[in-house]
Amino acid sequence: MKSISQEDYIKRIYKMQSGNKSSVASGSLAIELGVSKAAVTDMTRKLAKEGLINYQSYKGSFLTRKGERKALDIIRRHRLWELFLVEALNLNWAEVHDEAENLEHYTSEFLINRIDKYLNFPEFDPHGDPIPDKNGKLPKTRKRIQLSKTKSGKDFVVCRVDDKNAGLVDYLGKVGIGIGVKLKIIERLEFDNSVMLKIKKKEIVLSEKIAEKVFVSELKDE
Amino acid sequence: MKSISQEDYIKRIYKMQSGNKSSVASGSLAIELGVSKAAVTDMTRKLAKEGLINYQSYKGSFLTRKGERKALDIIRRHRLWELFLVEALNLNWAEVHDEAENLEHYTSEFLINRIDKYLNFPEFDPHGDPIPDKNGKLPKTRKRIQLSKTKSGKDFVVCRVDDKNAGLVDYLGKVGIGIGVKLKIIERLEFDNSVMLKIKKKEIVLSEKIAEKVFVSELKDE
DNA sequence: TAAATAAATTAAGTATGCTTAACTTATCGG
DNA sequence: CCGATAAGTTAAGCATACTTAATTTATTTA
Ligand SMILES: [Mn+2]
Ligand SMILES: [Mn+2]
Ligand SMILES: [Mn+2]
Ligand SMILES: [Mn+2]
Repeated sequence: MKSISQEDYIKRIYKMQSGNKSSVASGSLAIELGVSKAAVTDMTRKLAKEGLINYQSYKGSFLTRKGERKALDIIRRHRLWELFLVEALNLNWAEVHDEAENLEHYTSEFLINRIDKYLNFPEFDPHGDPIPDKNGKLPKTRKRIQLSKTKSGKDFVVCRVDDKNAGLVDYLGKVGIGIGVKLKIIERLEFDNSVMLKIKKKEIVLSEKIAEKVFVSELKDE
Repeated sequence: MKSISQEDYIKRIYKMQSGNKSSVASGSLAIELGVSKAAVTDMTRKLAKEGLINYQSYKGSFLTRKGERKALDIIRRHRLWELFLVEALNLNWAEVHDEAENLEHYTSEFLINRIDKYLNFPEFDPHGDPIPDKNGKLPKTRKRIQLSKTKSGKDFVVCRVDDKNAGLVDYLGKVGIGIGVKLKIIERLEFDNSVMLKIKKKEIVLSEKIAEKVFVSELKDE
């Protein structure tokens, strides 16, 4: 008895609570999912009854162990599909998100493990997000910061790009930014908080708006 | 506003009416889909309202042009997925049917066309069934007969195997029967209607039950 | 701290896609 | 051609997942 809606609620709660450990308010969950608050009240009660979340009236929700495991499972499917579509069918990373959003709900354990194997058990999806393994374990990630918060003069490698906006991904591709790309920060401009950086001899400037969507980790000894 | 149920009804009606041109009775549709007759009455009314089928009380249903086009579209998705899973992920043809049964409903026009292109616009799926192209056109097929109805002494090529039973597919694989395999009929045994045939020097006997699941077309000049 | 406001829940209702049971229509055998 | 039986429809009801409007609870803020 699985339900797409339930899976989407669980996944959303996972994403909203990861980082800040607090519980997720019904109102914000409603906004994120694009449904009414009444719908959220209904569904959270059901999820609580199934032991997937803890929920108390007027106090919001947070995942139980079981719920978190389930969330990781759906995220695993999503990210493996994304990478598979990029690797096997050559879709570009802006195109895969929406497809994966549907496929994630209709993929058997068997099939997703075959995809995992085909990809040689990858640790990161095309956007740089970590892929849980078949036991729900996430790979270790190095510390990541937004490009907009880096210090001048240091070297970094791009390890994640926010996947919400297809246009953004296109633009970054054009200026040479993608997962694994190395770059050096030349300076941050006080004036508009934009960032000037160098990729393979080429200097480019990114606005704060864009720079905060790109996550990098510092290259220590190189 | 698409619905999996509607798609499954349409596909089923298509399959039931192809061959015999008559209309599909609600009762048999109910049995095939595993739902009650009342459910069929409900749904056929809806489908008729949407112009996908012609339906009259107590007279059964048949697809309109529009409905047929839609059926071919779903079948296209199904068969392309099957072939893709076999080609790209090396699943065997017994394993792909159930996966495709779900994926067919959640694949965008864009994605299925990419899969089509990846496979180089194939005409037949792993079971030998024809794949409609993006305009809903089916490839030409040569005349096919059941192995159980062949004449002794003639040469044939296997062009289709009924995909309903995974065990069957396994068995056929073991004795060397698959799409495109050439064989010669040695004789049909009156006693139990079984068929003795030769594949690459090896002689095997198939029971009538199995032989009627294997479709072949005659090899004329070779 | 009490009224104002924001947040959440309850209540009532909708659409889809099913179920079983009762009833109606069609068909077939004598 | 009529009655038995088979086939199909109608009626009532259930579960899921939503909606809007009214009401309740919680949090601000004056
Ligand atoms: Mn989804
Ligand atoms: Mn991603
Ligand atoms: Mn299906
Ligand atoms: Mn097939």
